Amino acid sequence: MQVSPVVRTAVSDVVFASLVDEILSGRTEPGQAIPSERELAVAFGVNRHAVREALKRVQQAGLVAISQGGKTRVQDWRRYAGLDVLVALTTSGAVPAKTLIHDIAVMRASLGADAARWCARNATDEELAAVVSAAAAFPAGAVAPAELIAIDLTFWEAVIDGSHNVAYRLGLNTLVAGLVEMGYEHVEGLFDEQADRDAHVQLAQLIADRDEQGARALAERLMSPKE
Amino acid sequence: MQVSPVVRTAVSDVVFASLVDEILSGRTEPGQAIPSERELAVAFGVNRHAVREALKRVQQAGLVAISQGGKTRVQDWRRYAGLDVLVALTTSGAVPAKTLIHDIAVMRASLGADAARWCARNATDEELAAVVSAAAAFPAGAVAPAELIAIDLTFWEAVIDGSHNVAYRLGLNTLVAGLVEMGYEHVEGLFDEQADRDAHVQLAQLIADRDEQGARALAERLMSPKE
DNA sequence: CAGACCAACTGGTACAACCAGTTGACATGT
DNA sequence: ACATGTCAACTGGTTGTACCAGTTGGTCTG
Repeated sequence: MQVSPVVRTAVSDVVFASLVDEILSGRTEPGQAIPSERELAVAFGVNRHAVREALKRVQQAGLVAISQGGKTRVQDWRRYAGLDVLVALTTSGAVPAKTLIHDIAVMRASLGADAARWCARNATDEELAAVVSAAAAFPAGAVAPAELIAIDLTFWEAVIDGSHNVAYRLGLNTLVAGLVEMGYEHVEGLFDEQADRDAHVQLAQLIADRDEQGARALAERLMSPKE
Repeated sequence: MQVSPVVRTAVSDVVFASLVDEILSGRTEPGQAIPSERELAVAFGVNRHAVREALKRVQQAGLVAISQGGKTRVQDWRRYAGLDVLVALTTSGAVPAKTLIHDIAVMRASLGADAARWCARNATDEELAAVVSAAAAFPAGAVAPAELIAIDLTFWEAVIDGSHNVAYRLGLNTLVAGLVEMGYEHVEGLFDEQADRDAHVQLAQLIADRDEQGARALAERLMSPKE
């Protein structure tokens, strides 16, 4: 018997996803007003409180502007939305998945390379040891994609931790959360650098040797998406 | 008589800020459970729905894990929080403002330099023109800090738009929103590159000339925080 | 026709009730 | 003594209703 955990989805989450999709897909354009909470409640067939919870989160995401008494208007996500709506962009079809993956990969490369540089400068000896051992964890032969991604993530988390940069830390969290939600099937193949064990060991060594520029250069070469 | 618009703060926003602060300050540690919605409601002296709206947003920020029936537990923000909690980190005192500003500046430099490079490669002729004219808008002489920051922001938005990278676009939005919420007083002085009109004009020219590496190098030199 | 006014919206907050999972104590069986 | 089943007391999830508080646009009045 094959079983999997039941997925429980809160009503407000459904409403939230639906509203986000409505906006990012462009069906409701920036500046345009969305229906009132009461109208949305009857339209979705849920209580107004659920709609409110969802709307508050949409507002937090920077997709709408809510004003008491006035109408709730859609904002231009290109100007106001934060990095955390990256994921929703794919499912809504506003940006092609391939484009989005490429863009994320580019950003990851930029951050990762710079993080490697700062790691070489700032990391403590313990953190350097963690980077080296994380690099050693890369498999010599073939291995399941999901596992490889996990190993790769561990390595880069060690690098980011060593860089002592909070912004990089949080930025990586957002990107990772995005990729996870998109599913591995989109990610596979694009980061084929992951298979290169020797390069990672070499990179870890450069970092451990405090070679800032060398580490940065190799990291960039390693992470940049192939054309 | 000196008057200013009355600031109306929603109850749920206050609760939200309070909860975020409680967590980021470390007063409630990761893994620890927070009081139930009903308890929080009486503690804050507000309705339970307000607490729910706030909690949902805290969850969206990745700071807590909510489970029906079970308790709501605090998560380690270093591992799960997204880039959008950057701001809250200062006010909570979890990370010194100076450190945070430096980290943000480093990330901005990394993204900005790479965006300049991609802008030189991908931008259309119209977008290149926008970059050039935005650079020309830099003042020759002294000007109010707030205005200078606005001009600087316009310039970098033009560059980011030209890079055709959605992730960079959204990342910039998050960083800008963070800096705005922190207030200009923290930002002034750190980005003294802003005053350098000639460098910006030169950078715009490099981008317009499609000089990817040159644009990147200059942008990095321009944006990197001084030690 | 300008300005005061009012009714009909909008979102914001509250109280009360119930449904639906989780947990742990307790009784029961072996 | 220990594994098991049961149940009460939590937890969050959802709903309904009512009212407060701003905004808006029409209408009535001077």
